[in-house]
Amino acid sequence: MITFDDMLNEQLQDPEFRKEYEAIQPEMDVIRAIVDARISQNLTQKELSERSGINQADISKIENGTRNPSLNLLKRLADGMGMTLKIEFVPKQQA
Amino acid sequence: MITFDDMLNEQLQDPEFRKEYEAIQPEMDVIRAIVDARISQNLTQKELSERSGINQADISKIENGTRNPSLNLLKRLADGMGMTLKIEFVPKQQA
DNA sequence: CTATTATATGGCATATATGCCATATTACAA
DNA sequence: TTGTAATATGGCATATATGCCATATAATAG
Repeated sequence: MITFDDMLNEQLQDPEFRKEYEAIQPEMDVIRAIVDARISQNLTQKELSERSGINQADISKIENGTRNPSLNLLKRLADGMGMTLKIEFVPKQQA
Repeated sequence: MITFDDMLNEQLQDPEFRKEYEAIQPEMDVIRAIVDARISQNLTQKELSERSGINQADISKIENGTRNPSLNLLKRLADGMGMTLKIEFVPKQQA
């Protein structure tokens, strides 16, 4: 059966779609950002593990929110995905 | 004497300017993002310390790159500034 | 100059992230 | 079903982030 998430993940591999998807999600959770990035690169946790040097088990935990990664860890993850990490502080609400 | 940084910091308090400044800085360092956000809110480290519950000394260390903060810490900082934390993974280079 | 505010630095105890292993669970294909 | 890949979970040692204090240095104002 094809789930909503399946479709979403597939679509996320399209850079255009991904960009727009994230644009309308300013509060999108960090976790989702990580998963999205990995999926968009068509990587499994194991593959990302090999490329980043971070254990698959730990990637899983991060993606499930059971870990609280440091900036360095996130950068290493980004690196493993051929990406760079960007963080922003966005004002909470428009006046 | 008025330095470049003085001017930059002053200008960063203008939301419009800040937005554009950051737009042309996709690789802008996390550290700079934190400082910019604080300055844009016209806060001192001490004030941010009071609002976020994070020690001024530690804010200084973070802003100087001598600490490697976790996601939670960054979120608490964002909160103290009335902002939300947003992270992105951006592809390293265009093909 | 002196005072005051802002930021930086060092140290240290304790909480927690990290890294790694084994294994369980889930998803998927033959 | 059975096999295989993908992801999740639990545990544990060790490295490191966090929190806090005191104080140093830098910047600013009077």
